[in-house]
Parts: sequence; C-alpha cells; structure tokens
Amino acid sequence: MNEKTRQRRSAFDREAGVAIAQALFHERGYDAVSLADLTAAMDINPPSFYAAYGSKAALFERAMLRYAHENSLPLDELLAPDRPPAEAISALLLAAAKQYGRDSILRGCMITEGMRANDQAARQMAENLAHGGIQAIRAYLDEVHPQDAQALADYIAVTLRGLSASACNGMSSKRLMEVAQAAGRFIARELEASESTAAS
Amino acid sequence: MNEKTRQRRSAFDREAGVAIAQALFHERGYDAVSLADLTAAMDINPPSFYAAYGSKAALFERAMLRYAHENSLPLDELLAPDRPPAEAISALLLAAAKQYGRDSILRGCMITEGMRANDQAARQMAENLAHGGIQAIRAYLDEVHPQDAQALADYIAVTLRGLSASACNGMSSKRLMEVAQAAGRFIARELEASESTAAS
DNA sequence: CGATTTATATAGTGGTCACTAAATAAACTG
DNA sequence: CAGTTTATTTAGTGACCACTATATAAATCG
Repeated sequence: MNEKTRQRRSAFDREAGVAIAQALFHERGYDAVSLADLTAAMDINPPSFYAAYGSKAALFERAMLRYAHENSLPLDELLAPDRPPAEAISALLLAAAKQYGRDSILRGCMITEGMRANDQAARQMAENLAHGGIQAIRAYLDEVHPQDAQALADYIAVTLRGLSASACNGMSSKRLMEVAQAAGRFIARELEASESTAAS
Repeated sequence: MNEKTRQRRSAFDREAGVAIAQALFHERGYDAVSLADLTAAMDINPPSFYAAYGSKAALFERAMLRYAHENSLPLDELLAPDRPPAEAISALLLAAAKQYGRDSILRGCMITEGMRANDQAARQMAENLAHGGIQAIRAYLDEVHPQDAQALADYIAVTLRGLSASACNGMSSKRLMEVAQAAGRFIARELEASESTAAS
C-alpha cells in the first residue's frame, strides 16, 4: 500500500537558520549543541544542513559573525577619540556588563565563551574574532594613553572575560554592572595618577 | 593452540590514578577527557576504573579535591587578619596570577574552569567548590571592610575568573601578574578612599 | 513544455561516548 | 591449604556523534 508519493518542502530560510544556530550556540556553547539539536531547531534534515552550511564549525563561524554584527559593543562610539578616556573606558565596561547580563538565557559574550570550546577549529575562529575586538581597544589606548596601553588593554581584556564568565554562571546583571563600574572607576583613578605623574 | 592462561596484574594505585586524572582534567577540561583517555593514561581497563571510582564525574570530583588540597591558594595566610587588607588582597590576586600562569600545560584554575563544563554534574561540583573559596574571601571582607564587602568580593571573583580564562588562552605569566598587580593597586586605592570617607 | 539545477527526503555510515556482564586470576582470611 | 573476596580480564552494550550516498521532488531556465 501507500506506495511512494514522497513529498518535499521548499527550501528553508538559511539566514533564519543562522539566527537559530546563533541562539543555540550562545546559550549552550559550541560543543554542547549537536547536529541533531540544530537540525531539529531548524526543522530540516542533515543533508539540507550540509548543503546550506558545509559543516557545524562553518555555521558556528557564521553565527558568531552574525552575533558580532548584531550585538558587538559599538566600540567606535564608546571609544570616540574626543571623549575623556576614563569616561570612554568606563562606558565600555558598563556596556559590556549590561549586555552580558541582559538576557536570562543568552548569558555572557558568545565570542569570548567560544574561545573555551573544546573543538579546536571553533576555538580558533572565536579567538580570531575576539582578537579583533581587543586590537580595537589596544589601538584606542595607543592613541589616548600610549605609556602603558598594553597593561591597560590586558586589564580590560581580563575584566571583560571575568564579566562574561561570571554572567554565564549566574551573576546578576546588577552585580555585573557594579563590578564594571568599580573597574571603570579604578581605571579613571589610574589615568589621573599617571597623567599627574607625566605632568610633574 | 595457545589455550587460555589469561594473566592478571595486581591492583593499580588508585591514588596515583586520581593524580593522573587531575592532570588530564586540568589540562583539557572535564568534557574533553574521555574514559578511554583516562584508562589509557592509568593503563587499566574500564571495569577497573569503575570499580575504583564509580563514574567519570565522581573521579572528577576527587581530582578537584586533590587539586584544591595541593594547589589552592593559602587563603588563611594570604588573608591573615593582622595584615593590611590592601596588601592581603593584592597578595591574593598576585598569587593567583602566578599560579594560573606557572605551568605551560596546566593553565588557569582547574575548579574555576570546571564551572564551565558542559556536563551538569561536573559543573555543579566545581561550582560548589568554587563557592567555598569565594565565601572565604567574602568572610574576610566582612571583617576588614564590611561597608561594601559584597562589591569587593564580586570584583575579586570577576578578576580571578578573568585571570584564569586568560591564562587558559595563553596570556603570559608576566602579563597575568601585571594585571593582578594593577587590580591590587586599584583595590588599595579604593580602600584608602573609603577609609578617608568614613573618617570624614 | 522539457532539461537542468538545486535542495529536499530517506536511510544510513563508521566512530566515539560512558559504561557493564561474565569469567577468572590474585589477594586475603580462616 | 581451602574458601571468600576483590579487582582484574575480555568483550561487549546501546546511545549518540558529525556527516553522507542515493533518490527524487521542486524551482529555474532555455
């Protein structure tokens, strides 16, 4: 009975699939999201997945790029050259803390946390993307505070990583923001101190 | 031919097995170490593993406890009540940075990084252990700086997490220590500031 | 409309995962 | 030395992993 008549849907929306993958990867991390999870969430079969994206890692990269385009901190605005550096850096840290703790499911920074994936290819992609962000901060500091741009950039990078990881383990938005504000205040004091040192 | 004569070795050293597991879990993280990795490193078969440890997660807990016993920061000494708090906290951060970057293979804090495991049971065990450390710092701050012990404890916790994660992604010991020293300096200034505020 | 291309559907692949049943050798106990 | 316990051995388990060979339906295009 019921001989053949195999049916077929039209092509699925591949950009929508990237958005779905972005949410899953952000929520659970690269390794904890399986192909079966992805194809189920997109309501497609594995061959459609591979025809569209090539591999799980390639889709992860597209998802991170989409995340960066949609959610990355507006470094250009935050770190505007005409702003007082202390204010700019404080604003950056606070904006990060706000974003990392905003959503109850999508915690922390998807790219920062991607750097701790077990899969080597996925980790490398995240590291490359994160490097760009750190470089932008470093370039800004080279302009506004060249005497110890590296140390400040490292301090900011470590603080951002700590904020992201803490957000992932449930630290509340309020507490994240308080830590960010404290760090911003500390940097402001440090800039003041080295300004007056330089002026003496 | 060669009928039977199955041989058997004596029991393996279970404590040595915990040490081997500790190194593997610290190096790669809980999820990235397989049963096969563990049994191969210990040179035993899976049934010996389960007879000795019960499960992979249970061994992870024993390995973390061993790590804590062997490597955990001597909070009692670092945070001695008769020490100036600013000095004690700076010493704590610097000691952490030193330890996280000391070994080229065993990077960061095994327990802190365990909190990001994909396996729920392993993550919970790490969170419970980490909570103890944070609580010790919090109790110390309640004694020496009760007016904002929570904010300071959060700042320290976030900084420690950032240092650990950064160590895992290759930040050099030198840079980790510079960040820790900067954070310690910032906290010293903050304590000074709030002391003088309180005195006014 | 007919030919070609594209992306779907079914139904798998081999590999690895944590874990175990059954048999038996060593160690322990009387 | 005999009986019991303990921990080893071999040889698997089913579940899940990322990924794919083959067939065919829809979309595209002359």
